[in-house]
Amino acid sequence: MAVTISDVASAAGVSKGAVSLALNGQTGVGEDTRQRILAAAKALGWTPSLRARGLKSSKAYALGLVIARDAKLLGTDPFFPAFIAGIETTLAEHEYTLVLSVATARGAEERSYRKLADGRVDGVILTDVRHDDSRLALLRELKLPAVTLNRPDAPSPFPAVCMDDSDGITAAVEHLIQLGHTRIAHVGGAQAYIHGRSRRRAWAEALGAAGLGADLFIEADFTAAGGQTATEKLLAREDRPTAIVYANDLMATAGLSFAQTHGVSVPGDLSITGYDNAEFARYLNPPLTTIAADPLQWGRQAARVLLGLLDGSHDGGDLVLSPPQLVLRASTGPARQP
Amino acid sequence: MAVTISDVASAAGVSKGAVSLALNGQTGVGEDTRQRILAAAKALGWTPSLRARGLKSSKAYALGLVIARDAKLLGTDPFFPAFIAGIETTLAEHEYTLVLSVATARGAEERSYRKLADGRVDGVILTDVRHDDSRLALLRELKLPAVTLNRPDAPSPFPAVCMDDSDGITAAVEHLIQLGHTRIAHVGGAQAYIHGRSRRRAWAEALGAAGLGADLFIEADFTAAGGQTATEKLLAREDRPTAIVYANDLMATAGLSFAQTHGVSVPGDLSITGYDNAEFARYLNPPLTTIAADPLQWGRQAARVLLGLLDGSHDGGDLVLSPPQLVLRASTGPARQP
DNA sequence: ACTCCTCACTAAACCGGTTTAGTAGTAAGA
DNA sequence: TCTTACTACTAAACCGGTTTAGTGAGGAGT
Repeated sequence: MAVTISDVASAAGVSKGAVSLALNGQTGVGEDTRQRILAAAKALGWTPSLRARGLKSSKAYALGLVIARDAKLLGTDPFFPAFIAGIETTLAEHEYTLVLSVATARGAEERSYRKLADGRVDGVILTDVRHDDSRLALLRELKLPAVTLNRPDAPSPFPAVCMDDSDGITAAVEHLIQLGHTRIAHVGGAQAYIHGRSRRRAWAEALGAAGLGADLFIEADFTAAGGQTATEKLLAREDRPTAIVYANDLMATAGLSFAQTHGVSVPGDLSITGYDNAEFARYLNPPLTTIAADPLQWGRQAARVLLGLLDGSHDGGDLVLSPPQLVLRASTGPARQP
Repeated sequence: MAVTISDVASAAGVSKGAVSLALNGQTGVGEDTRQRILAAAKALGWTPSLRARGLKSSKAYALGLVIARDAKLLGTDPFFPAFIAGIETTLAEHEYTLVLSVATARGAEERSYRKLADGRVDGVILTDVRHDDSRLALLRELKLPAVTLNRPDAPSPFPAVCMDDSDGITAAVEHLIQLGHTRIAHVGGAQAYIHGRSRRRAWAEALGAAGLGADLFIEADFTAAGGQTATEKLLAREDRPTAIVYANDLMATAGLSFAQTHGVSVPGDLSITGYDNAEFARYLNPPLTTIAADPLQWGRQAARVLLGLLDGSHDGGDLVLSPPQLVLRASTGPARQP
């Protein structure tokens, strides 16, 4: 980046201002001069410095994403890579880039947002929204525009991009009820997350609607180990469930493995559903019935709304995307008659 | 970011320069004045704009990572999330951030690098290095400093951070030979990647060292579907292998699933090994013997070397990390005697 | 009493763009 | 012919920091 606008200006025999006008397609330079300037710029291999431009326009031309997850858990979740790829499909059409921050410790999360707020990004996308999420106040303090994934349970000044998880869970539970199951458990994710809560609520409500009780619940943490432990506890009960709805595919996989290695046949003795439709889920034995969200689309739209918010073209309202769909595979089957 | 250094300066009754000196711990301001300035800054909630600082210092305070993968493949690979988390552990100790770009189309990749080169990042980390990688020339043109993951097979001016994959594959093949296998196949990843090649070479050489031929090779593409197809072809052969070394866990999972659903018992009739040690691999039935790299460490060290390169403290030499280890599980067993 | 230093601080240049105000030249209109 | 309007361009301010050169005061040395 040694070549600057001044070099181009003197090469073309004009002022810096003229070069700027020519480059940005503004009126104020004659057509022949414009061509001369552009030729000089190309000859010198000049591209305007985003830093300088950003200083003047007070923009960073970047969006931020802070992922607060344990490093170990991160690699297991098919959500983020696809979500990020979705963000990129939008950013590729704009002169924006994505600044990614992974915060493993809790204190690191706030530090990450503060780091981004010193002018590195123009706005952030809030994922993994938590119950009473402290980041809402933090972002207000930092004056950082944002969009949230789904609407927080506390008042939020930010537009939300919503993909309701409850529909999918409801469909899974109804599917199991239809197969004759009455003892349907739920191994949930951390209830600190609003998506952990909404999945549990959907499960409980679907059971309630069928006149069934929602007592077979265990809170796990989205990890395979957690899913395994929860499954062990459930299967040790007197009133052992005949079906388990897991809050993600990884816990379901661990549950499946535990059941099979302990003589519980799937789906003969136990039906199992996951969530996420991870690539490996259809290659399990039996293939996993699961719920397929569209994280790519979610990322794409989240970035879109945030960019719209930044340039004033978005009205601030929520955007509701089509909900995840139940994918039927062989891990669910009829309840064994007693 | 409405509050600037000038606001702080007038609030403290000093000049802009004094504020800058005070903030950065330079000599040239008295201790009492320094305290007054810092107090004023805190009262106003001022943090210096990275944009302005970057303009003066010609630095972006960011590293870049371009991931060129199909969006679908991305979510399946446990490597990148952990690798990125590793990068972050280093960046958290510095005032640098990570700019991430996902390029799904091939043309998009070059565009991504060009986008980063206009002053958004100070250097990039090159992953998924390809045979005769065209990005080396591109980076030279863009004058972007870089580190590569493993040493490219063409001359490269950049330091490489190396984690040799061949040791793990060699160990896997030797393990299988020890179990009495003689027909050991390899389902490789795309040979356009140097890690696809080196894994194949290690497999072939380990076989050669034992006096066995390396003819049972199929090139797949790291996807589950590819792994399944390759497995189908291998199992259809007259001289069907008794063991398959896969280039990643996902292909191994698909192969396992295919074998089992076609009456081939694992490890009774067929032993299987993966690569990556994905979280779900130990929850398969049987649990997958695989090769565990340490992507977190790799990311951490890659960022370290790149930062060192940027501030001149790195000498430009390669850094060699400890190689991935074979993780023995139940998907490998003794070859069935004919 | 004079020079010479050092210290604490200010003014101004600077990074590389964008943008505004201003100027010269030309053409149209009265 | 003189004003008016418009075009094409330049000079300079500006964004928000850092950094250099310069200034005035106070103390030490001779």
